[in-house]
Amino acid sequence: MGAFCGVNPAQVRKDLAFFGEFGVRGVGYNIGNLLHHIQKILSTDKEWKLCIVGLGNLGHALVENDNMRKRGYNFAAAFDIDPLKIGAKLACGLTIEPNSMISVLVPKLNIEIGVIATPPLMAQGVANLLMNAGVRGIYNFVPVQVRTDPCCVVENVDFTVKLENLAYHIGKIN
Amino acid sequence: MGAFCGVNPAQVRKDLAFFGEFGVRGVGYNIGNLLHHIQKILSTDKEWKLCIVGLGNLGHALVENDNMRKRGYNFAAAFDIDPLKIGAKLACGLTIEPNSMISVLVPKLNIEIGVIATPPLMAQGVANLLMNAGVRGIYNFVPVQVRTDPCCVVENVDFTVKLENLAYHIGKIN
DNA sequence: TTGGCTATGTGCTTTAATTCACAATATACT
DNA sequence: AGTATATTGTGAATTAAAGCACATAGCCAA
Repeated sequence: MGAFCGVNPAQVRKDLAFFGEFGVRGVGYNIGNLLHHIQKILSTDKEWKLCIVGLGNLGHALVENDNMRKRGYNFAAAFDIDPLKIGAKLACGLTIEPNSMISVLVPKLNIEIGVIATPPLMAQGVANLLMNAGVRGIYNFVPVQVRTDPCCVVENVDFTVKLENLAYHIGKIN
Repeated sequence: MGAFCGVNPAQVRKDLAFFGEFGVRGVGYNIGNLLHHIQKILSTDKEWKLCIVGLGNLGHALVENDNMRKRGYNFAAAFDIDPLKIGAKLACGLTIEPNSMISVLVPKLNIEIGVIATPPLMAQGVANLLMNAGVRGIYNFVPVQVRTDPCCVVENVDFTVKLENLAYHIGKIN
């Protein structure tokens, strides 16, 4: 595993040992077992329910991204404020609901994570709606810093930061 | 700066000092100057030319993302293989070109970074095309590991990894 | 000019992470 | 059975990162 990941073998052992003794000395790790333990540790052993707010191109891309679904992240609702979009049926089967329905559908469907893909000015308002509706985490694709209570974890995605990484590496070579 | 970023002030000074003496003792840092230096270090002091390959929802979202443009990352070309899409004009003014044009347009327009947003099976082929056309970096949104020469830097984006982060934090609280 | 104030740069200390080295332990082979 | 081999877990050593504390140096006011 160390060789495969390009890290020191001792590192792998120490890190795993931190959570428990998963292997057996002289033999090795039982792959299936280890995988299961890791999934448990990372909370990736369950299916998660998400909702998307804002169905522009990005929103659509996310809802229809089957890589997410494959890994257990399922969209259970889709919200927008555009009257032209509300009521439209998505390829994944969901119907676009108005933002006003967030407070009722999130609790009803037990949605745990809200994904924000709205215009920047709406992001904070939407975050508040999601938070008050009981969402436990927010996945924010909008380049604004949304404020939340500490009970609600936020992950921000800004496409430019990895580009800056690229830029840095390319610039370094030149 | 330390307070603002939530880190130790000494850390900030050390990190900056690593690249040179940008401040003046007893006075402070000249903001404009410092910013310029940092931009130089990070190679964010120039405009970058990108191209997008694959104009599904995600591709569209990226091309029209004006946060990228604002930060100096400009799309100069757009490619797809779908005959129905080729020739279509995008909101940003670009016309969708066939993938076969990658090898001519990338050098011609001095495109430095290629963005891949195709179906998974096409990603490696597109990466090869981009690399052979002279791209210096690849920004890969497809959940496959693309192989490149060491001269071409790759940044992968997988939406699920930050979701796993969220899942972990949420799961930890419960 | 002088003393007080403020802010950077850096040697030294402290803390944390990584790696080494080996004991513990199971399997395979003679 | 006994020995060689392989693989994990972990205390100790090493290395790297972070933080402290102070020398250095400019500004300002009296």
